Amino acid sequence: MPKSQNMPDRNLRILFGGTPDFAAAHLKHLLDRGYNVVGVYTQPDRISGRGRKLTPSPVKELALERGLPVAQPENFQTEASIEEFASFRPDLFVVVAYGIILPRAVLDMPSKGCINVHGSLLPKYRGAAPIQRSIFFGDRQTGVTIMQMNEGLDTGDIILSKSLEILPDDTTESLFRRLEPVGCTALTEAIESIAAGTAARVPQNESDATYARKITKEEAKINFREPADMICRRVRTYIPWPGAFIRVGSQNVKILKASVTENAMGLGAGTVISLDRNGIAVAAGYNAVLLETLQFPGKKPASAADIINGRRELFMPGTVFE
RNA sequence: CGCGGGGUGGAGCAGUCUGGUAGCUCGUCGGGCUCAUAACCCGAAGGUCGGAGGUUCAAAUCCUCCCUCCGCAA
Repeated sequence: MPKSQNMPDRNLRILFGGTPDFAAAHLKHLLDRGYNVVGVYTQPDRISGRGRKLTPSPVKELALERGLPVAQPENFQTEASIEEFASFRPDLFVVVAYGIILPRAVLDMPSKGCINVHGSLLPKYRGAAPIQRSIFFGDRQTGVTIMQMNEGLDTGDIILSKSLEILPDDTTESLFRRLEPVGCTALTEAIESIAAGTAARVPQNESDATYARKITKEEAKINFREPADMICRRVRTYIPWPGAFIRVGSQNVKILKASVTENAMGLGAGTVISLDRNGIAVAAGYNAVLLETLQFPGKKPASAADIINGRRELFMPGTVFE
């Protein structure tokens, strides 16, 4: 452990900006390490969840727990929001999945600038869903990049990056979890190098840049004409949201776990080949998909064995899903 | 007041509308068959039907309230 990890620069006035759990993990890491976080930015409370209650972001909850001042402007277009930002007298703005565009007035204000924790090895997967897309495209490696923010979309100079192997069973959910500690470590390392004035600044190679389109609900519906491995990657991509699903009767049934099996028996895409405790084998465009864990609306996730016991008739061999 | 589904022996479901002996597929236990088995045959145990009231001769089933799990939508 380098000495810098144990001796954070407490003089640096850090502002933190972030919204979801992934961001909260980074804030917690900074606080636990004793960094001087002088304020927290997060998106305004949103109506969400069952019952449509106004819900604070995970970052806000943590900030309040730790007694930190919280600011939740809708954006930074107004004079007042810029003044408020200035009032924190930040030396460094650390941004992790904040979800709000920062104008030049904000980018230029902290003496050490604004840095961002991004869930990919930039310049690959700039944009909204880098972690999801790394699974979607079947990558075997991903990582976290700390960059100096500029006005572009994830186009800033790279301070450092750390890579991580993607496991065959990784889902968006599990990869987020495993990427958190990587991001946290990278973040504190970057902050130390910035404080010491030794931070690298490597421009991104534009020709290697790709964009990670955000996930939509529409793409989560399984199309069995796709190759089985693509379908399985989709299943892992859409966990926990929005959940890959198939149409069974009039219901949308989520697929939580699926694997590729080689023999499609020459059956048309979407046709149930067999049904046993291991899973429901369905022919795909190439190979077949073994559906192992499914979830009916209003119900808890169920294994293929459970399906056989209670809803076998819905998945009898020969049944065809659209 | 966003919409909606569910809580029935260890598991997944049916039964609730049209009150009246709690069923199905598994699992478990015992026995049998077999070289053997996640296969098959025979038998057994195991449920005050989420909780509290109410209606009724009688409530899993009808009414009221509560607890709890989940899907949609955001």
